[in-house]
Amino acid sequence: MERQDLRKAGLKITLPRLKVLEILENSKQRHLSAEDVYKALLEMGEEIGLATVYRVLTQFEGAGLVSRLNIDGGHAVFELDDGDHHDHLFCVNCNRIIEFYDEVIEQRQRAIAESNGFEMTDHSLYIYGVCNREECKKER
Amino acid sequence: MERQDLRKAGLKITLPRLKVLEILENSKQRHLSAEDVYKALLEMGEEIGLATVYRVLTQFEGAGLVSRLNIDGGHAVFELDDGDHHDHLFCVNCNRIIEFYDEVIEQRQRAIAESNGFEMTDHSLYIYGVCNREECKKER
DNA sequence: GCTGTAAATGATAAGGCTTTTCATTTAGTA
DNA sequence: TACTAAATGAAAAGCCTTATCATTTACAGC
Repeated sequence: MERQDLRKAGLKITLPRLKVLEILENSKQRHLSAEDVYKALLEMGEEIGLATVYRVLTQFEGAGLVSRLNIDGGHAVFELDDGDHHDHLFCVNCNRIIEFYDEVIEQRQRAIAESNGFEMTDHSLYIYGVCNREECKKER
Repeated sequence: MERQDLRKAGLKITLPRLKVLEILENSKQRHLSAEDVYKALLEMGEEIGLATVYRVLTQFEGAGLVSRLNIDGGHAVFELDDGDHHDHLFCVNCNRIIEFYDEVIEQRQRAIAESNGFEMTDHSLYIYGVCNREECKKER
């Protein structure tokens, strides 16, 4: 992810934007809430307001640099958009997120949209469950 | 849906609960927000507090009488749970909701959960798009 | 480099939806 | 019919997110 990507999106190259990108790229977790990003910035010593974090993430989403996930009922989570679409498995115990892509499901979705007269613009698929970590399996 | 269903769920049979059930069963639209239910109650002349509506719907969900949908970013929507699982097509223009069920997708989801070591507890699939109403097609 | 202007930021307030609180009322049992 | 736990209503509080607005900053043009 480069300064160029910001330019292309018509966004000025500002310290908050560069730092948010940096967090998204270098964080151990690929999926971060706005709050997560905000805290990571604080840990880096960057005093960037939470409102700015929300704004920047929303702009990045608009620019296609970032995707926003809406986990059931909860808050939004962001991930870098590397161009390949995928869906998510979500561990209801440890909140771990695993990505997957399934062409069969994709095709069926397109077929369903079409047969109902829908022009599909987007879709979201979340599989919720308990993952295979020992701590989580115990909870089953 | 009967008084018995409330009893089984360990819920006392109260006027608010009966009236909320009545709305869910008799409403023209199958999918209602808490606010929708609240307004429908007012129209019936029942002065039931919004907090009660939220509480009752949440209890009904816990009892398996009702399902809660989380449309992207927006508010929750409730529908009677008649026992058959289905997913939803959502018109981003007129908010119409269409239900569908696809066994191929269901199977693939189970397979994906399994191959990732997940014990699936639930899943949610929303297809967003523009439906085939004239007013909506114009927006395309 | 400097300047000007539109864009970006930060702090705070406001918003929308939902849950909590707590005093009052009610269902259902003894 | 009386009692007790559960349910209700009104209002406040919560949570996440967006809007407001005065101040600061990026960057195009001189």
